[in-house]
Amino acid sequence: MRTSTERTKTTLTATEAALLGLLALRGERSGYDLKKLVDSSVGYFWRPAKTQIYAVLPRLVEAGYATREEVSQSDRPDKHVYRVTAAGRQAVTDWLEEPPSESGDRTPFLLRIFLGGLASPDALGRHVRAKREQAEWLKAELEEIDARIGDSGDYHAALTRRYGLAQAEAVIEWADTVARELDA
Amino acid sequence: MRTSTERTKTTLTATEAALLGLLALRGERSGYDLKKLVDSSVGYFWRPAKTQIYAVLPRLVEAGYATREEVSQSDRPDKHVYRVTAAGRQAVTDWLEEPPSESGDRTPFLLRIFLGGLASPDALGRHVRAKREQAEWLKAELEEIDARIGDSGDYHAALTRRYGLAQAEAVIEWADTVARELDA
DNA sequence: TTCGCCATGTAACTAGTTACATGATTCC
DNA sequence: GGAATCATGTAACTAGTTACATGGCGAA
Repeated sequence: MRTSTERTKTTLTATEAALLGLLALRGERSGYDLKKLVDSSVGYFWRPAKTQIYAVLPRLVEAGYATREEVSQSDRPDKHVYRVTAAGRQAVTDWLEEPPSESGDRTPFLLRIFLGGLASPDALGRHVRAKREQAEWLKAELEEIDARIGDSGDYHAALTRRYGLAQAEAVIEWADTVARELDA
Repeated sequence: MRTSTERTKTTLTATEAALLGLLALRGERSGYDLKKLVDSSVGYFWRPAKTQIYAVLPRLVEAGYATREEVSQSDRPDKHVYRVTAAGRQAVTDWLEEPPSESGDRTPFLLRIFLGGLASPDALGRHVRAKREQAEWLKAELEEIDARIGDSGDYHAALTRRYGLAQAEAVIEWADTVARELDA
């Protein structure tokens, strides 16, 4: 599906899977709507640029994984509404069966900690505090969402929030003990 | 430093910073040695392909951040030994002052959890178990390293291990409760 | 004799990014 | 009057990836 002539059905990219998956779960959407939907759902762990979304959608149509409908509007710009096809659903399901591509998480933050000895003494502390604040912010946000939607929301989405929460709490604890050490 | 004609000293990439940082911390190395050093140190959170290392090193020399010496060997292939320069050290230090580029961690694993409702019932369980095992493996490895080198090693390296450990433990706990829920 | 280590790279590709462009409508 | 929202894209670039190529040495 890389090009129109290619035959071998390679695997979806994560971005393709995300968009098809959202179309499957939440119904038809325009590129613009998908961007907003991504930002408020999978955006916490997968946030493609909007240009990437607009680039991917026509590829999905070409591959037969989605359909595109032109919708004329009088008060707003016209738009393209996408819908997932049966083949598209199958493609997501196949993608979901695959083990995630390990690809050791790239974390420039940890690189800065590792090389901390080469930096000014307080740079390290600043990074640790910033990370702590960011984790605290994420934790608050996730808890707020959980409180707001209770048990009514999607179970799998809730699982990812709990994952994020656990990670955030681990970061906060780590940052606290490190900060204490640095002060001594 | 992107091209030889460019003047504006842009910031290092994370890979450039990693290599310069390792040269600064651990002394001269060949590309081949750097690859091994990367794998056993920053490789847990930043692991460039070896071709990327070989691509980056000449750029660092061109930018004046490192020097390159040809070393002839009789029993083995000749090699290029790189050393960081004063300008290179400064470049790393500058890089370390910058806040890490947020860039919400891309986690295809969580994408698969989020879309879990579209997969076969046991695919979700498989992913959760695999993640748990991987975290358990990482935890064991990090603890083994800590036990082996005790307090003798680099403090900043130890900080990154503790970070990894905290994350791994959070993952294990999360996976356990999720697994219990899925069984019910 | 075969396998792994040493050692460096080229070529082709990929999955993204940022900056720029356009333009009507609605809300403050 | 100005900003945000709606809506879609192009162009140029970037920071990587995998597959391929080469070849001698030492150990089992």
